[in-house]
Amino acid sequence: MARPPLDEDRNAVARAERRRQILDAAKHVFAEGGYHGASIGAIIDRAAIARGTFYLYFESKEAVFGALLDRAMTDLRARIVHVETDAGAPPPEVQLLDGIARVLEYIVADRPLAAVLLGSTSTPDAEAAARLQSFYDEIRAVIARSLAKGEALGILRVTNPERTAAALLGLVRGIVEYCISHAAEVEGRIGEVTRELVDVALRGVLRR
Amino acid sequence: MARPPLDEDRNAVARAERRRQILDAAKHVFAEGGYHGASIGAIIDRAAIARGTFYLYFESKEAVFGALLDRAMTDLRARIVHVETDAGAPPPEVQLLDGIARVLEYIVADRPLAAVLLGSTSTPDAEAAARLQSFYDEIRAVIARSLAKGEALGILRVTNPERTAAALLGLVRGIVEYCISHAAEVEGRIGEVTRELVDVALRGVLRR
Amino acid sequence: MARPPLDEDRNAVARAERRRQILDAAKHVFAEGGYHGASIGAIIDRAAIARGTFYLYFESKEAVFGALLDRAMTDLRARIVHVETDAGAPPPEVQLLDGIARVLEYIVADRPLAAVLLGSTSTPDAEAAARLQSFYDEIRAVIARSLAKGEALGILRVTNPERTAAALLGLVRGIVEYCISHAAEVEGRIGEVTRELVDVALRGVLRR
Amino acid sequence: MARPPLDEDRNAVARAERRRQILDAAKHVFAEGGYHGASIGAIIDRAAIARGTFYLYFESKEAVFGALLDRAMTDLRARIVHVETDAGAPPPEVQLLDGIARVLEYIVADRPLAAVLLGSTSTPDAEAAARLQSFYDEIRAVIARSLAKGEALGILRVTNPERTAAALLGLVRGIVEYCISHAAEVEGRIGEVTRELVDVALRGVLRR
DNA sequence: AATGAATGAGGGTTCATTCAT
DNA sequence: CATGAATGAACCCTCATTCAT
Repeated sequence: MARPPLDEDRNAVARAERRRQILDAAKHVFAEGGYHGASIGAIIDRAAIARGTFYLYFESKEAVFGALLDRAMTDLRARIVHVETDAGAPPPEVQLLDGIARVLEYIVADRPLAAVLLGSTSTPDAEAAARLQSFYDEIRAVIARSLAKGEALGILRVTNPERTAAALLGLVRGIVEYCISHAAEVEGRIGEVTRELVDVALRGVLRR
Repeated sequence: MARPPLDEDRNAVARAERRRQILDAAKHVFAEGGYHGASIGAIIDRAAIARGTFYLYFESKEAVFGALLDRAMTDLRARIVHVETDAGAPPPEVQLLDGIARVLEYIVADRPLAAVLLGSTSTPDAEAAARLQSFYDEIRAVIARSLAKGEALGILRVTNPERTAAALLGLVRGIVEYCISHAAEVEGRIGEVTRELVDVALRGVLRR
Repeated sequence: MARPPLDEDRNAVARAERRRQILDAAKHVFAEGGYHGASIGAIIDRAAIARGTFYLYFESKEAVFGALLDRAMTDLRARIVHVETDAGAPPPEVQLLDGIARVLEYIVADRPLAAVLLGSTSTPDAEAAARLQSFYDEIRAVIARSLAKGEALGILRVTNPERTAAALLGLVRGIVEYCISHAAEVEGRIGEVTRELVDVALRGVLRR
Repeated sequence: MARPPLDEDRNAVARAERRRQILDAAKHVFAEGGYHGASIGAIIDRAAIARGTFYLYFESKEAVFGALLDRAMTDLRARIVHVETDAGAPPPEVQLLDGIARVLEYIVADRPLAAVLLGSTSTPDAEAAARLQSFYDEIRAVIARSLAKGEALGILRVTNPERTAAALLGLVRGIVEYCISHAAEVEGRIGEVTRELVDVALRGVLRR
């Protein structure tokens, strides 16, 4: 059923490639200075394209920003772990460690992306802000559900899942910020850092 | 020893009052949109003053922003608790609860301020960004020192104080964000929320 | 006929003194930066008076500038020499030397004033510009008349008096500029410089 | 070897043309009002371009002013005559007459330019002021060297070359000012005016 | 008479967006 | 499709002038 590659295909591929190139440039530019601090000029310089070309791929500044967030959120979502408690599944704690390590690795490997995700609280693009907001809400909900499940199974203490989830999400963000600003020290020791952080989350800092 | 109020006094008072009025307007404007998104025009509109008047009180946009951060940091610093472990002092856990509750109360009561403090990671004003950065560093250091002390006293588990401090600071920020976006539900229950959060930090979510 | 000094007198004296003080400050400020480059702020700083006080003495920025020019022009006019050719008068050349030396001394002694007089070609104050223009016209006319008289007496060559006057006025301005920018070297040797310049004007640079 | 005009060529030509158009507009605007009195608004109005367009061609107000001065100085420099005293060269006096006539013609033909050159002694743009200053210094130096050479050859009287050069430069400026403000009368008689002025410079006004 | 806080028009500059080539 | 010159609204800031005290 193979059909010869059409011009259209090649065009589509080239187009997608170009789009990615612009998105990457935009990521770096948004990373320093945030939404308002970024300028189309800086983006096209980095992407080495003409001013007009930018607008062939994105409707506006808001649009690139939105697309950037969407891409990052999609990538991250794919890495978020849903702990399985079925018989035969690995022990929950192991799953958690693996899952969080994967998220941390992804985000720490892409500092500009992390900067965008952590620093984009203030966007004039109401829609993008809402999307980011709802992304975090989503993560929080995942955590809250896991907490509730663990509670039901008698593994976890009884807490207010919503608030505890907020606290734990903040905890992860705190670690991400730390990893990003101490990249050198953390390099290659994400596993260890993850274990520490999961330990704090699970057992707290108090000595038993 | 009462002396009649002098013109100078009244002037100084009026000046300070005016300054506060501008700072408050600026706080709201910076809160939505961040540094770059804020405009002097928006600030003076909110403060109901003329363009030039603004510059009688602040040298520049950077200057208001800096002053805003400074005020907030001073207020917050005054509320940050240094846990005392002297004999006769209240139990550390109580001190901690009180201290954190005081911080939360202050910041949750002032949503715009919280927005500025939480969202100004990326500011073009290098100096202000540095100041905010070092403010967080300072808090992190306070936490790290407390952790180390607790460790030495055998109260706390052995962890990497720096990283754990980063995690705990993030945890607090997570709660602050939650409180701000769920202000209604949290209203008047800061104490309870604080207890939960301290519980998570001290004992983790795992059931013993 | 002496009468006791009245308050009004003292006031009038004080007022005049104050006015002079402002004019002096303005002179320095206008000297660097010209009319547009000068600011009321700079003037009142230099005069150590309040903003409003300035407007008690001068209607506007244009007004100080005009008053400044007027004062300078009056002073200069008083020094401009009209060569006398009556019998019994000193030889014309001596009169010329003395007169020009007096003008040079006055103006070189007051660099800021010279800067204002030489550099104020562009003023938005049409009236002031016209006044300065007509001041130079006046001087040119004095020179032209002297040339014509000298011609008639057979002392001077036959030239177009108007144009030659323009050239000689320029020549003097050239020397003034030189003296001002080489103040140190010229210090106390104005007489010598004057002689040179008069020599050039009278005899040219060509060797006989 | 003719090749079809490329887009690039046309672009470059169009760009240069546009630049010239802005420079000309700027010349007129700077001519009245000087550096400070000129506004970008006035320049773009005169050039009939949009605000932003201006900044595509010049970095700043300072930059246009500098470019304007540079262009004028280059043009003028090309017209400044260096009197040759080699055997076979035309008599020095003839060379001088020709050279000065060329300079006068150029500058009298462009009143706004003359206004800028004569009136920009006090510019806040330190660099532009310095450039203009050093331009005049350069001319003065040329004159001074010529005077020294003439002295050495026994053609000219012994004078202080520096000061005499300053006087002669002023003399020329005086004539330029005269020509500009009496354009009608001088029209087409630059040669005659030049002869007069050279006569005054060489022989003075005194009858032999 | 003297003050200085307040005003707002206007200055220089940037930048998201459009459109003819 | 790609380009980059052109646009003009909007930004931050200055400064001559006014006026209540």
